[in-house]
Amino acid sequence: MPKGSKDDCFESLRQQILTTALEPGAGLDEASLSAQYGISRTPLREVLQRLAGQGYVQIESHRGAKVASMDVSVMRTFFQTAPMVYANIARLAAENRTGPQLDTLKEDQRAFAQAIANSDPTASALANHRFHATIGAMAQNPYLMACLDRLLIDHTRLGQTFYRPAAPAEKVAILKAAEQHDAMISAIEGREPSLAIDLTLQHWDLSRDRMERFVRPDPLPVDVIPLKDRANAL
Amino acid sequence: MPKGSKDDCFESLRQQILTTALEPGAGLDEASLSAQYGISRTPLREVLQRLAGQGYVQIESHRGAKVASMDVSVMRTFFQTAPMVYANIARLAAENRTGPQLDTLKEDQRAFAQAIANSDPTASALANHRFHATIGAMAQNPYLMACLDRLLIDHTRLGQTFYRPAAPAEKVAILKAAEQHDAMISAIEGREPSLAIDLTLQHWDLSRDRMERFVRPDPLPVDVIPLKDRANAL
DNA sequence: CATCTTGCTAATGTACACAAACTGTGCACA
DNA sequence: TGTGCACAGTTTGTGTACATTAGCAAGATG
Repeated sequence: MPKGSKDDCFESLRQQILTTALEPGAGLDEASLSAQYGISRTPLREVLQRLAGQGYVQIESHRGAKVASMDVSVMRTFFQTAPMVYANIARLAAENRTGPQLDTLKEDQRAFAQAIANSDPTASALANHRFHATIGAMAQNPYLMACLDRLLIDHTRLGQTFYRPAAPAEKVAILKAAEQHDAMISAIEGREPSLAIDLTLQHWDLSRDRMERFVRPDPLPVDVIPLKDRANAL
Repeated sequence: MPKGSKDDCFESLRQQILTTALEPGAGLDEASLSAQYGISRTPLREVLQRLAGQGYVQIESHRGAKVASMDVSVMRTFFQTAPMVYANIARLAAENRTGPQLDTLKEDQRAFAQAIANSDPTASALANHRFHATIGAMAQNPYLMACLDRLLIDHTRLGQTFYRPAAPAEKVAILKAAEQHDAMISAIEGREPSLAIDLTLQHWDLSRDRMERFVRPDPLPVDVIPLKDRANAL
C-alpha cells in the first residue's frame, strides 16, 4: 500500500504496535517497510527514530529496530507505576483543562462508545488510548506526559493480549469502563481534582482486575468428572 | 573540531545543552553542525532526533531544531513535579539497586566531589546530573525514567542559570549537597527506602531554596543612603 | 498607503549509491 | 565429531545530489 506520506507511515506503525498487529519484539526491516509505505529508507528511519523516542520501538546499533518488548519484569513495573501516574495526571487535568481540550475528550469518548457499539475491539482499544492521552494533554505537564505515554503504550497492548472475545464478562467490563469515562469527564469538566483521582483509581482497578483475571482465571470446577468415573480412574 | 564520531556529537551537544552553553531556544543549524563535527547531515539529523526523543531539543517540521525552551510555565510544572518523581525514584532505587550500579554511583559521587574541589561549576553540574541519572537507573523503572530524564535536564539547566559564582552561600550549599549525596548512597546501599525518600526530599529542598533565593533575593538594606543625602533628594 | 500576490533564497526533506558491520553457513583442521 | 575460522550475503550506516518548502522581500494592485 504505497501512500507516500511519512506521517501516514508513522501512524500506521504506531497503531499496529498498539493493537499488537505488530507483536512485541517483532523485527522491523527498513527495506521492506520503506517499500511497503512508498517512502525511501531515509524518512523511514526517521519514523523509526521518532517511534523509538516515544517508546514504541527499540533500536540497537547495526541490528535494526524491534517493536518494544513486554517481558514480565516490565509488566511488574507497569502495575506498580500506573496508578500513581494516572491519579496525578487526573488531578492536574481537572485543575488545568481548557475548553477545547474538553471538547476533544468528549469526542474521544463518542468514538469509544461507537467502537463498543460496533463490537470492534481494535477500534475501541485505540479510542480508549486516545481518550486517556487527551486527559494527559490536559494535565499540561510535559514531564509526567513522557511517563504517561509509555504507560499507555503498554496498557493498550496488555489490554489487547488479555482480551477474550468469548467472555461475557468482557462486554460488561467495557461498558462499565465507558460509564466511568463519562464520570471522569464530568469531574474534569467540574474541576474536581479529588473526585477525578477517585474515579481514575476505580477505572484502574477495573482494568487491573480484568487483566489479573486473565492471568489467574477462576479454577475449573473439580467435580466435572462424575464420581463413578473417578473410581474407575483409580 | 572535526571528530568523525556520531556519539561524540551527541554527547557534545547534550552537554552543551545541559550547561546552557547552548541556551534554551537556540537554533541548531544542520549544515554548520555537520561541518563542525565532521559528519554528514544524515547522521547529524539522527543525533538531533535522538536528542529530541529525550527532550533535549525540539524539532519543528521544515523549521529545524531548537534547544528545548524553558519558559515560566515549564518552571512551575517542574517545581510541582520534581519532588514526587525524585522521591519515588529514590524508594525504588533503594529497593532494586544492584552492586555494580552502586559502584557506578560512588564513582559519580567521586567525580562530583572532585569537580567541587576544582571549583568547576560546569563539571560539577554534569557530575551531579550523572549521579542522579544513575539513581534513576537503579530504580529499574523505564516509565518513571522517561520522566526523570526530562526533569533532570531542566534541573541541571536551572542550576546553571541560577548559579551565582560570587555568593559565598553557594559554596556552602554545594558542599552540603555533596554530604547529602553521601547519605543517600548509604541509604541506598543499606536498602532503606523510607530513609532514601527523606534524604532525597531534603536534597530537593536545598536545591529549591537555592533557586528561590535567586528569584527572590534578600532585599537590599534600605538605609545604605545616609540620612543627610536623603534630605537632599527631597 | 495598505494589502495581497509573487518570485527568490536559504533552509529542511528525500532519494539513491556506496561503505561498513553483523549473521549465518560451510569448510578445514584438531 | 566437535570447534574455530573465513567468507558470502544481508542489513544497517553514511555521503552526496536533488526536490521541496517556509520565510522574506519586492513589486503590483486596489
